[in-house]
Amino acid sequence: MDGSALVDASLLETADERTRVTIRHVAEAAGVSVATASKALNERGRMMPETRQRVQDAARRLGFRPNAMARALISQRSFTLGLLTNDTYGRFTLPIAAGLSAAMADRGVSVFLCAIEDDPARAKLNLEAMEDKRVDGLVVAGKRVDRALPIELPPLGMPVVHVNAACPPGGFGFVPDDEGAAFEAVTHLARLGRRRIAHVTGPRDFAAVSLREAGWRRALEENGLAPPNEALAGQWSEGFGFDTASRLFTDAENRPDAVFCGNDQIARGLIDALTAGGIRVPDDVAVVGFDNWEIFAQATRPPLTTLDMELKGLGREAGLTLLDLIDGKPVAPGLRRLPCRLVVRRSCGASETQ
Amino acid sequence: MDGSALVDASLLETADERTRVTIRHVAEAAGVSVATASKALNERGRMMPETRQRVQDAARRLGFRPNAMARALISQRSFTLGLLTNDTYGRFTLPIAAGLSAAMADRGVSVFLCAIEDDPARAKLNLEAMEDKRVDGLVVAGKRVDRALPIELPPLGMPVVHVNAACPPGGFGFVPDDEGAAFEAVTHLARLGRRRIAHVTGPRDFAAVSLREAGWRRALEENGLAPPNEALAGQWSEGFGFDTASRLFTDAENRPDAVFCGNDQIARGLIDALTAGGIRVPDDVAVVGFDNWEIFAQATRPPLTTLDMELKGLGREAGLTLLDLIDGKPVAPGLRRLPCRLVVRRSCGASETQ
DNA sequence: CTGAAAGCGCTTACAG
DNA sequence: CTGAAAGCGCTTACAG
Repeated sequence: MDGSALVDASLLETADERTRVTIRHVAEAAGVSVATASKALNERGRMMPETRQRVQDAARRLGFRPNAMARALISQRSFTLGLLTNDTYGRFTLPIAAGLSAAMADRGVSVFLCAIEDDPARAKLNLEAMEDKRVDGLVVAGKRVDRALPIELPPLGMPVVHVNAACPPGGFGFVPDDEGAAFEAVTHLARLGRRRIAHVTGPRDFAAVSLREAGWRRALEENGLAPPNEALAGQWSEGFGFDTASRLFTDAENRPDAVFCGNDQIARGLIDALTAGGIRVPDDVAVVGFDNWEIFAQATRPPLTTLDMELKGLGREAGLTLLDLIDGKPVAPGLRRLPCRLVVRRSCGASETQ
Repeated sequence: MDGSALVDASLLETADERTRVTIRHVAEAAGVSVATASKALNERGRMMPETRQRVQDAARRLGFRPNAMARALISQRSFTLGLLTNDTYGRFTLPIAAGLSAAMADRGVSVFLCAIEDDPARAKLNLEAMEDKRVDGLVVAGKRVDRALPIELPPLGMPVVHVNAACPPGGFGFVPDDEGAAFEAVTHLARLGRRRIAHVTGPRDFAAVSLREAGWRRALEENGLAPPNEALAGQWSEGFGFDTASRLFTDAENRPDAVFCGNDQIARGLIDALTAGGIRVPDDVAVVGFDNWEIFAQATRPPLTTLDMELKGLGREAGLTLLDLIDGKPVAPGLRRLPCRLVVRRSCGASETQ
């Protein structure tokens, strides 16, 4: 088949070719009524086994696939979901979306992607499209746990879950357990014998910053350690990590022997600066990051021990809960903090497990 | 409203509350028939202006939104698309998806996200879901231009476009213009006075590697320059860039004064190694990357001049073409190579424009 | 056991 | 100008 043939085909198949095989075709081919065909295909009611077989054979032979929209009209269930996100960059959204999409696909549910880019007009447009298409529910995914998306959720009875975003009171939220993850990381460092564990992190106004700092403090406390200094809050960037090294390591007397960083970029910048300054990682200083952004974590010299937020799992759990809500099952409202996973590489000085 | 109230609501609204307002409610409220209501709302046919107004007022008052699935059943157009992708990581897919989704949303078309992860079973599952949901067309997006996804496209008459993936003969493909982009980057370096412009890039078996190398050669030729050495092909990683620096710069006599890198990670690793070796960027060596992966390009010291593949635009154009195909408009088959954009930062030694 | 009828929510000729 | 009827593709009581 050459190109021009394809073009012609798409021009011509307006009526005839494009007409898909319907249950009526199947019924005719099997010599039964449409109602009987439906029952045969859906394994409902009692009927002669050979009739059922005849219908199913015809369906298979014709390649019949029931029209989901016709079914949706009857069942008042479209088996579709909307995923609204303002995370253009995709750092958080794509893993969440992939986890959601995979779990839903296994249950016959398809997911509409709505990229709204923090633009209220775009949000409204997409929300209306989701209403019109009669999605069964909505997943709202953001890039930080303390900010809501610029959407006014329609007052109509469509269940909504929130992932990695602020969750309104009485809503259903799914976020990584920042505090617990930080606690785990710092405990890991303490168990490895580190005693002066510093913390370098992102901007103060992020809830994730407070939570991770709290986990750091709790782990120090439970291990009988004191913070060598206040947490250093700044930016989520390599540059901040790089610049902070000098602040933290000028006083040779009071050097930390470990640094827990608020994200992988900070850890990367810090390690680069330490290396440039002749301080060895992990021998002199152990470093742990946060995010398991592989492209950073693997490329850091040495590779970075860090926390994986398990975003795929977050998307998956949010989707499954949304299905429960759609099915009318009772679900307790509130925020779920899902565990993160410590990924041990070389920067913490433990033997590598991954 | 507290949490328990919400739970109860979702349990109770099975029949009454959940029943949405239909055109019948609008018709009754306006005191006309359903047929008249439909015509009034769709601005079809002639009718008394006050009747039309009455219907439209009722619709607005009741918050009526027509059921897109009912319409789709009639019009044989669902105003939905499927986006199939195997790019879990999202490096390429998310910008493509965002560009596609935004352009489609403006035209009332919604996009199903199908993450198939190079798994044929998952691909089949999702493809069948797209068939069942009667999407009007399919966008197939990959992570490299020379590989097809593990899908057998159904033989039914649904238009398909391919983005950043191999495109079957007679198909419709959209890829970045790798050769042209490389040509632009190297010409830029030549214009800045660089004379010995080396090339360090990814694995040989990537078509993108050959194309970018071809662009490099053509630019050298057109500027009367000779390649200082063969292109160094290896990995798409920081590590490869880092290690390659020594190979390229050991011979002090024959040092390049510029390196065009196959991606930003290679450029980043190379620059790190040069810096560590006391070679200044851009003073001694100018460097240009490829991808404009901001998290790398901005964090590199100095910030990286690089090529942006304009993936959003790619997604957008692919979507618009798909709509044309769906509308039966004539579209020439074949591969479209869309231009990339040179983003000038500091690593090339030009004055910074961004 | 099987089929005719009614209906999901809408639109489109076609009568009045 | 307006409405009754038929129909998009399917399912579900309900008769036969």
